[in-house]
Amino acid sequence: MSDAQAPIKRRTAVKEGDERHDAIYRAVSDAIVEQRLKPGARLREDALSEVFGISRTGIRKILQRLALEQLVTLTPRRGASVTRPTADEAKDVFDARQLIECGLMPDVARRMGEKEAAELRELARQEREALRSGKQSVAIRLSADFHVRLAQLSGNATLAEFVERLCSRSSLILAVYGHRGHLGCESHDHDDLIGYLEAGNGERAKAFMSRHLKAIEASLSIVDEKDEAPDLREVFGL
Amino acid sequence: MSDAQAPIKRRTAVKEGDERHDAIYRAVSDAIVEQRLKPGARLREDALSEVFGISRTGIRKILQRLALEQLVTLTPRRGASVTRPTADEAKDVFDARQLIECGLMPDVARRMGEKEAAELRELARQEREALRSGKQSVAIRLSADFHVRLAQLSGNATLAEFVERLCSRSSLILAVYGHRGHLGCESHDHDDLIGYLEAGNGERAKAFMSRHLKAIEASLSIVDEKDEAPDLREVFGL
DNA sequence: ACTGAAAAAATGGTATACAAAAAAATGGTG
DNA sequence: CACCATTTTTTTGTATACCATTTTTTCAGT
Repeated sequence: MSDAQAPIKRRTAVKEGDERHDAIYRAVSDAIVEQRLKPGARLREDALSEVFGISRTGIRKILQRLALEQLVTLTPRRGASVTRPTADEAKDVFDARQLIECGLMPDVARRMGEKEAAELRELARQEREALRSGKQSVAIRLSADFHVRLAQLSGNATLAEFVERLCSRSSLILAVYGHRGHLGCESHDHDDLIGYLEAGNGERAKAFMSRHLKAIEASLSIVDEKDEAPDLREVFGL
Repeated sequence: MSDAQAPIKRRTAVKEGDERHDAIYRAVSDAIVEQRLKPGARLREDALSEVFGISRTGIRKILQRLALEQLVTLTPRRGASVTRPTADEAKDVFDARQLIECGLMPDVARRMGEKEAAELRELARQEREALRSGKQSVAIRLSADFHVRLAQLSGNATLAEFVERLCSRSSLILAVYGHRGHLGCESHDHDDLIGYLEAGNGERAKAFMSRHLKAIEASLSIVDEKDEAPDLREVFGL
């Protein structure tokens, strides 16, 4: 056993570097989820590597990961850009959320304790607070966080990860198809939901979540807006 | 729905310009799913780069991707190895399959036509054939293919992708916890399922799929076998 | 035979080079 | 002035090399 002495204050330590990448990944991911990087925005490798002070190789790795999560789209020889979900994808994502998140509610209700409920209430409170003080970006992320945390409470890490991905993509969908000023989730919906879960009423929570998600989806104006190549002839009625 | 049409195999968010890398990715992925690379097997970068004739950079990219799909595990400073699923993960995966695959059956039944049924029957036939001629590896993959194709027929590409990941991981789970000679799926189960779907009986198909998955899970002997660091004190009752 | 030090190999990250492709700039022409 | 073709510049995608750190293996010494 080799003696690992504490005072390792290496500047470019390995562990630090590893976490650095993760931090950058999170920074980009958050920026996308919070819609500070809007769908369609190009993400050039050089620019990112300069901004974050890591090599292009590292940036590339991060972009790969984001692409796998479908937050960015990699077009061969054209690089990365923030994904602009299609109407079909939006439908798929919300259908998937219906199936998974609703299906998880009974499990969540079963495992919901005081501590968990308190944590969720805190998240809901922060979300309301952010919304009230005009920090829409933060509110969007907190709303996603709420749904993800809920899924995690089901105890199924795999499904929770799926929900995480679906929520991230939902942010993109809201950015493209949502109305300005109308954030996906109604502010007190989440609190109501916690109530049902705390009461152990899984079926009730399930039904509520279903309506909740339907409401979000209904608030979108999903109209396959401008394709890459709009038919000008048609546009101008010629 | 988005794109769940004929082109069976993989659909990645990443449209990889270079087909070579994608082919290698598939080669490794298939080898893992077919259990030619067994859980725990180490995947050294140099070895892979030599075998496939591409640079270590490319190999790393592929390993990254496989790691995100949880087919390989990247341990810091120790490199990549084929993932050995834990008992908990196995449970999560099968619970997730219950929720998603069963939930998809009504949609699949609704969209099932003659062509689709014929294609599924062909897959089921190939699977039986492979099993009969002792090609267990091929049968395993074909079985996974069947479930994935089924999910794709639901029309929800997002959920189909989830199912794809779950099926790949299921192969690993079978490799670790399955009994030799007993492949996950009963050979005529799949044919029965097609029958229900073709008859448009979504609920029946759903129930059948549920039993089908339960049967697979039940055939496993999930016993948290020897961890890396067994507690010797406990082992010897001290 | 076992422990511990030295050597070798492997990983994780970066930088650099370069071909190929795309985007931008340029310039000629009607 | 607008439009098209060509050239220049960027940018991507991959390979190669380098280095620090860590793991693994080898090898010695008691």
